[in-house]
Amino acid sequence: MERLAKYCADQDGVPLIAGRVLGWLMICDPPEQSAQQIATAIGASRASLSTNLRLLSSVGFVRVLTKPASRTVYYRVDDDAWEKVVQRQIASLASLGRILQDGTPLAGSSPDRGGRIAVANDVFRWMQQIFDNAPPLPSTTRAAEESRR
Amino acid sequence: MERLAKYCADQDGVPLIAGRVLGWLMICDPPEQSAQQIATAIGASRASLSTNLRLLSSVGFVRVLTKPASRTVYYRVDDDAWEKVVQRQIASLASLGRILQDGTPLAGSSPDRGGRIAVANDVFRWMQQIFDNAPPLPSTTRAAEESRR
DNA sequence: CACAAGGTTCAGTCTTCACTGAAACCTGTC
DNA sequence: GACAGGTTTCAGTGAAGACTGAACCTTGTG
Repeated sequence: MERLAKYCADQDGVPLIAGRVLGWLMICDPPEQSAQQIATAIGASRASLSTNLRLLSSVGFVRVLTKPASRTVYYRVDDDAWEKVVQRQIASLASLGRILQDGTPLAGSSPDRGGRIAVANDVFRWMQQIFDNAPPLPSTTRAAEESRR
Repeated sequence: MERLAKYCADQDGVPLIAGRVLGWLMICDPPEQSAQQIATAIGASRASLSTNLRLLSSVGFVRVLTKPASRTVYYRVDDDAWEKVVQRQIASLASLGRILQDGTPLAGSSPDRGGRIAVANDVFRWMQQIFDNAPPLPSTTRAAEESRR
């Protein structure tokens, strides 16, 4: 499992160890762990853990929990972490689409030159449309159920 | 424009110059260019061009055209290049979802431990569903129109 | 106050990789 | 067969960045 999360880590731009941390935090018991515990669990230095945990929490994939009357800080995967991953990947694609769109004038409108960009713009419009018509995200649904109780 | 495509290049894992090549090939006139032309256009060494063009064509973003009675090789962006970009990004997300799914048993089924993964699986099911219900890709539509003529 | 547990910062090592110039490799042309 | 245009391969350089051990800061506890 950790090895698989690591695979996805170097497929993305995430540092190797951050991937392992995520992998471990997904299956560990209890769900919240101290930096120390994580360090020994995945066999990395505390220094690296410090860096990677800050990274992960700054991008909102893990949440920081402090228990009262204890100087230990606990970490836990955010429930919406993977949803964020998906959302950001999509957002990144959308911004790529916007870049292409902004560049459209550079090619002019003659069919030979503008054709390439026109096709590209079609693709991103297609994508945009899909998500506009998409059902609500699981997290939204979950929140709604939560409040209905 | 080239600068923007470059931004998206280092956002992804693509070498800087490959991004510039794509940017240039999107707006150049004529649409097909020799390695030489591209090299001077974006100011990179021919060696680098050779490497990056091979990379780009191996992943199917540019197509190689050889004109008869000439040893020059011409390159052109594939019409479906950006569609491939989108598709692969999605595919990558889907494979991430599969990894998470495969790891589900590792957390067991107690609500405290399995809950995290269950939520994650929901997200990827949601994504899967969106694309199952999606309209056909622009390229498919385009091909259909082509053949209808 | 001394101590120790938890965490962070710093300097250094090591790996990876994009890029380049120069040499080598075709392949048509004279 | 020599030659020249076009491209590829190769060794080398430089930069980016992940990871670590060691020193340092902080904060409850005896």
